[in-house]
Amino acid sequence: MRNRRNRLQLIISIIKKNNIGNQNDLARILRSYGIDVTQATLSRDLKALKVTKVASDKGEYIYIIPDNNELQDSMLQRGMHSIPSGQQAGFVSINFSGNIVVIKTRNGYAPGLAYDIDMSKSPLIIGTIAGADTIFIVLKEGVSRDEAIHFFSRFVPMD
Amino acid sequence: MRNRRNRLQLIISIIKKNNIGNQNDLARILRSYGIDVTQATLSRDLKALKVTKVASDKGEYIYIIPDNNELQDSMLQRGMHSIPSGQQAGFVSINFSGNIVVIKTRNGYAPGLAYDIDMSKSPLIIGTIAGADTIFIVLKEGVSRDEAIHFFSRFVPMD
DNA sequence: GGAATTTTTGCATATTAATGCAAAATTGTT
DNA sequence: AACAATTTTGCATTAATATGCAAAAATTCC
Repeated sequence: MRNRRNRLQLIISIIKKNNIGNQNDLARILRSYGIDVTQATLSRDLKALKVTKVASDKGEYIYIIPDNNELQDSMLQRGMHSIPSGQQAGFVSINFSGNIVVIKTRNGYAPGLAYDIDMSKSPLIIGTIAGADTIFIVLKEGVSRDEAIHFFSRFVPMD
Repeated sequence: MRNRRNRLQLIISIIKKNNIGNQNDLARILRSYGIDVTQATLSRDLKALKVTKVASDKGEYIYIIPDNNELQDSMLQRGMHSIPSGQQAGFVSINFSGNIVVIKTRNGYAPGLAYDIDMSKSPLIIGTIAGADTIFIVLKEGVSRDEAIHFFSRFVPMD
């Protein structure tokens, strides 16, 4: 049969256009195109096309043609790198982990220091949050450890 | 049960590591972790996680967590890319860095928005913390940028 | 063309997945 | 803590999907 290839083609376009949720519905639509096959064949077709059924946000199932790449972003987890404290007001320590900087201060000092860091409007930083004695700073992706160290040396002792 | 979210996480990691092909096998593996649920529950879990079964190159079926580009495409076809207007109040910006999301708001709005995000109880999120104008959200390991973007589009404009 | 070989299909059925419903567990409220 | 409201789950069953096998088509080879 020369039909199989055409049918597979048609199935793809039907699945992309309509919201098909099961193989019987698909068979029905194919029939309206003059193609008459059983559910068993469609099961094989969908397997060949790697079509899968997935839940939509509406709570119903629809067929999609998934990407063939298995995505796995692995988290970069660098070890902590501690730096001895100096005599900056309230400063206790600064540590890096991945793209996060954690600054510890004596109690009550964190908000003030965080404010200063915020006000620098550094493009290296996408956000800071301060508790009473801890500041979390999220660095922009791609910022190197050295860049960060250089920047933070404006605020705290970094040797 | 507080177990559900843990189970969902475990399911994700099991599916990514092993080649699971049906819900009974999954149940069996979960049982080896001390988690005992029925196939019915797993069907619901997989629906919630948008896990789908797809033919591998070996000719067998395995579960995967599909690429969200495809999902978004099919969502867009269904015309569901609207953002509830009430949930944009005070929003300023959203940025990603590694597994951290930083949302900036106008002063005072962060706690409310963070609360809404918390209440969504997304399995993608490990935790959130809010200051006055900034929210930090830590994503679960393995959550792709696309997945995250899709999720946060429920809360803030992402275009 | 015709026999041999490979591919595709339907049938019947086994396997797998989804769901209505009531009960149990959890969460929210006061 | 007690009650109400919501969520989660299992059971039982239905719905949907996959597949062994034999037959029908298509393809290849002489």
